Amino acid sequence: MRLDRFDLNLLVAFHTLMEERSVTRAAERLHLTQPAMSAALRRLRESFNDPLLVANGKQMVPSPHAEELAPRVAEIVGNAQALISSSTLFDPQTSRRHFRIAASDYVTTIAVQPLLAELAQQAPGIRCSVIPPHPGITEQMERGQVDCIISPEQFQGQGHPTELLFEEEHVVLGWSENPLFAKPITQEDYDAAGHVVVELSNTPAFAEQFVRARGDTRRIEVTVSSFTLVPWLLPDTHRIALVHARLARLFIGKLPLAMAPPPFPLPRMREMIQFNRARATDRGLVWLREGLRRHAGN
Amino acid sequence: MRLDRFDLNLLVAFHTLMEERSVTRAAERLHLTQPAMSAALRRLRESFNDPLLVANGKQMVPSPHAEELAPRVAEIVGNAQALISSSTLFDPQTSRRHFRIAASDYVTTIAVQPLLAELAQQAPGIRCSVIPPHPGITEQMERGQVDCIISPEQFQGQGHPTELLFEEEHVVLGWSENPLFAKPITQEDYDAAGHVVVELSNTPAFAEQFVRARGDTRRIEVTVSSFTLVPWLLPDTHRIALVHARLARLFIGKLPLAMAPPPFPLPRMREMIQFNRARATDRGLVWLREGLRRHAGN
DNA sequence: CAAGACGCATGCATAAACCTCATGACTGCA
DNA sequence: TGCAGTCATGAGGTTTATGCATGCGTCTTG
Repeated sequence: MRLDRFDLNLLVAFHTLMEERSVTRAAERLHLTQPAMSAALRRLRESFNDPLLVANGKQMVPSPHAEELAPRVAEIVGNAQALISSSTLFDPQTSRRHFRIAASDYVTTIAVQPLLAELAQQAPGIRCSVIPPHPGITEQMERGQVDCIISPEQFQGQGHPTELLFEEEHVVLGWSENPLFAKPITQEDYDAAGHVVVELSNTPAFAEQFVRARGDTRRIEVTVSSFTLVPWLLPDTHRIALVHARLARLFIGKLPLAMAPPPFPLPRMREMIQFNRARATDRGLVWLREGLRRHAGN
Repeated sequence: MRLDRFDLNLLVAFHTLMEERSVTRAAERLHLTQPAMSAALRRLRESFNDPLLVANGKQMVPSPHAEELAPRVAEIVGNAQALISSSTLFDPQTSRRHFRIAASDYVTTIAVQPLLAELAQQAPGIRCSVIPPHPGITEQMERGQVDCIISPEQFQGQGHPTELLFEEEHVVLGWSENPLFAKPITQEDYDAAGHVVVELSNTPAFAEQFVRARGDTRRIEVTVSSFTLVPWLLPDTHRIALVHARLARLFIGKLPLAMAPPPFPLPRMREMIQFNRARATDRGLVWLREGLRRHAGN
């Protein structure tokens, strides 16, 4: 069942070794022991009749032949990965898959965290990394380094399928003792108050972009690059912030906070999940999307 | 070292099963026993959670899911095959490879047969099939069903690398008692004689095409579709034939035959070997080409 | 219709390949 | 110099191959 006595599984080992440039780390990624990966490298060296990776001090350096092979192997392994993950059953109970999700800390709190809590029992072997979205994240997804990107509709790249995860409204959040919240907040109240706003990698957040488009006379007193940090900055001050309704509801009761409708209309934010078109039928990703949608439902 | 616990070698089994549609034949092609292939099919069925191939009377019929998978698997296996065969050593002594060569019976006699004789000792595990060239053979090569095509330069398709194997001259061959061979053959002698000619799948052979282009007044008494048959048709008759010099030399001494230069100039025939461009560096094919060239040298 | 041929699936004993665990050898760094 | 980190190597257990036997279904044939 071999192609010219060559074990195709060795291609997976080679691919991982070339990415990690370390026997130990490659072994970890494939859930193997280090000696097993070392033996795999030995078999690869015999098969290809080339050292492939040579120890140079603390680093493993690819040989020229390995460099030539790498992209071709990457293609084969990528195709096989796509084929297998879209055609074989995905069993959360036994899967040891590692998901990589690009999402803001807000989405992580609202959608990813509850899923992870559920996973602890239902899918004990699954690992999950969350990385912040940034310009160039789409390319990273295309290279297969990220499984999906969760962001508001406006921030999504083109060329890959995208699904609605949930819709979100915004509210004004502030200290519960702030007299502003005694009666409905007016535009004048809003403009006169000190504000906490969020910018992620120099890009104003969804709500921020709309407020600024209206013409901005607010005093921005604090700028942070985290949504979940905002509620902590409001108690004992007269500052207010325009935050996601789900986030506000989560923190009210835990911190001395009050919320109110904003004095101006704001479009509903549509939080989307985008994934590589080549992975549209990946059973694991289908399961992940389903789980995220379920937890973000409310 | 597995991709999501999936044994990539099973893809080779699947690919072969889909091509052969028979557990027994697929097992033979992969040098496996029938029970081993049956077990592989069982593992494939478990992995893909689909029957894949179901026995319908005497035939194995692919399921819809198998039909979807087939082309993707074929691509992966093809890429892997190309990668491996171009990067791993080819050892004739231990290889169990099966070469498929498209060549006329003339080329088989001159170049393939001596190589096969050598192979009996040097490469006991190698198998070799020779099939006749025919229209559409290039497509067969592109699908990977044929390793190389040996034919005169004029008959070679486009788009794939082609190398000179050897050059060949033509001579007039006839019965050794035929008075024609007592002195140089003239054009009149030639035109007046009865002829044996070769046509392969309704295409006149190389020499035949040139003779006909000159304007043809010969009496064609016998047409056959085999070059090596021609010498057997000449003794005890006054028929003559325009045959490859190597073939003439091979038969003279074994049969009562005589040869003479043709009474008109004939271009040298350039016998070429063509192979799929994707396999240009296939170490096995490189070895095969080298061997053929060595034996056809004279 | 009965008998035989053929092909897929399965069981069992044995051998090979591969994995884990434990350990050794080497490099770089404090 | 000693320690941490990394790769390689040797002793035992699981998967998967082989060879052989066999059951079961279907198609063919006398």
